[in-house]
Amino acid sequence: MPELPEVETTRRGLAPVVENRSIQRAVVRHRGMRLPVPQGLEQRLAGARIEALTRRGKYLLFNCVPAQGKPGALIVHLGMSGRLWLVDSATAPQKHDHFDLVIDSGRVIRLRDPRRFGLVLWQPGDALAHPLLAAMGPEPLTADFDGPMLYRETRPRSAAIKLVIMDSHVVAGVGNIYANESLFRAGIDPRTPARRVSQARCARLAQEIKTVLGEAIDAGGSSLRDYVGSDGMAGHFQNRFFVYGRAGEPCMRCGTAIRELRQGQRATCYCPRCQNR
DNA sequence: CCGACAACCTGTGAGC
DNA sequence: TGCTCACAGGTTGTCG
Repeated sequence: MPELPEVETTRRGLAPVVENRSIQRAVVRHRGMRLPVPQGLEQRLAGARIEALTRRGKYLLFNCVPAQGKPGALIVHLGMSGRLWLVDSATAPQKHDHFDLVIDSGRVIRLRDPRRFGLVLWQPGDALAHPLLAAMGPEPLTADFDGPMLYRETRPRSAAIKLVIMDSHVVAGVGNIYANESLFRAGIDPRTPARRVSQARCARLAQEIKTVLGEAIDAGGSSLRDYVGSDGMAGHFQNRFFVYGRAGEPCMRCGTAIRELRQGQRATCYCPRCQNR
């Protein structure tokens, strides 16, 4: 469900609720996430103060100072089906509600993740030192990701450009929806070998990735199936997709039928007329 | 290094 | 209604 804009929307919704507050207790109901939720996490978090809620790619980082022990970060990833939202302390947990953070204000941050592809981890010290985060490429919305950087990264790569921009080692947080949408906006065929995308088109693509992610964040993310923000409100960027989920429908720019194919076991949607190699 | 594929797990919708 | 199958926002790991 969540790509970078949905994770950022969640972060913005939760930050004012958790920053500079303490965790009263943490509740783990199911440790079987993509990786096991660490034993002892509840004890570590009880009484910890949350200094900041930040994001790296699609990872949410609760930077904590525990009551005892050294500072560290609670790392949460929402996987495919996770969502993190605020509930009232009286709200009974449901089937797939695997984790709660009870804040001293009495508010509860609840993780629901039916598929359990998500993660709940603890990293001592700087969260960015965690192996899953350390090897990540730049944030797409900051200045260290730009056309020249993308051009450099794509030179040695023969893989399709769509697979390359979805590779978190190249740039963090570009998932299937926004990869499709940014390639449409940039007018690039998703199958183009990365090394054959020109300097000018790399610049355009980097810009379109920033633009589409920014617009999606401003729209509160995309609500597919049951995604809602931390406040329970649905995002509405899904109404502004040009190609994702529109196979067979007319291109909004030229009217040609949008096509769908598979790349890396993921659906790729594109306009055969507006997007070229 | 690359691509193809499987794996993790559950829910949903389409087709029969 | 109910069964089976394909597929879904992500990521890692293996194999040839």
